[in-house]
Amino acid sequence: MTVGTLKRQPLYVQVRQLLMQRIAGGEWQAHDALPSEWELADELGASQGTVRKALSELVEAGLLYRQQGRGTYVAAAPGDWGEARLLTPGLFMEQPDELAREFLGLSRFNASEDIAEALQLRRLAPLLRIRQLWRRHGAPVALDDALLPAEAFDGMDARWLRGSAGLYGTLQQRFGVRLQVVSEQFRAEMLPREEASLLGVTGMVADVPALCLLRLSADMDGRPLEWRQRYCLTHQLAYTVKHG
Amino acid sequence: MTVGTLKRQPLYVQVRQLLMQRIAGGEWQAHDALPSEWELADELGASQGTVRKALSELVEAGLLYRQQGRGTYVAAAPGDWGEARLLTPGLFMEQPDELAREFLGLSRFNASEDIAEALQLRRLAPLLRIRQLWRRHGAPVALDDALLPAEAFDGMDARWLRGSAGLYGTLQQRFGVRLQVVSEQFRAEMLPREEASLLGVTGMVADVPALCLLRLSADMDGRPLEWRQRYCLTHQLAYTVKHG
DNA sequence: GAGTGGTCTAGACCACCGA
DNA sequence: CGGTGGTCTAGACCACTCA
Repeated sequence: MTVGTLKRQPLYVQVRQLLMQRIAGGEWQAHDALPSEWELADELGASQGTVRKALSELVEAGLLYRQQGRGTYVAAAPGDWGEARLLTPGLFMEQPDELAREFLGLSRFNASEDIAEALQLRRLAPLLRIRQLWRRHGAPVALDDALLPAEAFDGMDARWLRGSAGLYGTLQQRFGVRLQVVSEQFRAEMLPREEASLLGVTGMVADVPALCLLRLSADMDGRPLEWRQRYCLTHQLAYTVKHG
Repeated sequence: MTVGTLKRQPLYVQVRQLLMQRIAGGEWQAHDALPSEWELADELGASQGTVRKALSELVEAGLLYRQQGRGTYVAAAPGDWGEARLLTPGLFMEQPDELAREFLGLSRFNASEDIAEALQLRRLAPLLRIRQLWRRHGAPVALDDALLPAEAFDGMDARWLRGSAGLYGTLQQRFGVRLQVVSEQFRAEMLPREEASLLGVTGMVADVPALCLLRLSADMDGRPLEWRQRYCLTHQLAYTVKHG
């Protein structure tokens, strides 16, 4: 009841929102333990069951994880590659390889009509473009462009992105923003020339098809903040997304 | 407590399993109302909260849906196309078109090594192959092959598949089987010749890239029963999957 | 108004963890 | 052993739907 009653939201929703804010705000570091369900219940004036319901939803959303008998912990921000995996086509149980990230550059852009609409910006709004290359066993396999509204991330520094935190880590540490995937699209396309050269596909090789991924992500209040575009070479590889 | 105590599973899991079986067994038709939470609680010797938790998980899995103030209903089997959608690349909010299904044929096959492993069958185990074509505004956009273990679906009749129920409807009505996606892979490939001709891509056109989807589905006990392979023409189109 | 799902509580017991 | 998450109950009240 001490939780601010903005609308007439159920109590567990208010608790969930409050905890989301406190997590995004950096009150706890990754892998820090939250107070126990009973402590939170006391503190927030709710019952343990209600707190539990809120926590469960945050666990499901990937912000927290639980260990029976130990406690509830803050999950690390997802890596820049995301929940996806690259593996051998047809093998579903295979343990996937880790991918190496290479930061290529930070530049400025103006939003095309599509992107402006998806990010709820005006036409030609300024964007930051963060370009990254992914390697598997040293060979380039994917090229990523993340497009972010420049105004929301004023002061973004390329040096942060070069570091080990990556883009998502930087957004969380420097801007207190944690993104969640809203929608994702897949498409097969011939690899465009610019992307081909960045991926090291030379003109000698015949044109290659690429898996083209578009992803829209939003912060925890639902404001769309990232348009991610990925060209992925799936020669002898397949792209998997987590399933419920 | 009247629920059969096979293992030492939590009560809500037992309730969930029991209800899953009764739904798959056809005790209720699609859009039939289940007994109320209180009636189920009485009948099964559990509390309303426990029944509610079981029902919630089945709602999340898409087997049931709820309407506040009315009741809990059995959801229709998913269409053969699945939860995916085809829409214009970059437009995330677009209302997708319905696709028309065309049954192409039922044939017999022997499992390749990959497929045998994924479906937990011996090598060269007999399979049924159900081939379907999908059209959008009359134009072919995707070709589906569903591969099922022949032994599990003995007596499958092509006439059932030609009907409006489709494959998933037939599996549910005739075999009491309801499938759930286990894992999904995406890949970009040049369209192979056979698939190209079925999709009406003539030799005059240069080679086209195709989005290639592999999907493994299992029944509600987790036994893998379907290997689905889909070639999808994504010229001016993009493939979307539901997001939590 | 009766019946339904949706929320919330207080209290209980269990299984698991670590000191 | 005490503290944690995980389950379960009984009872309460609310919001919604439909007759």
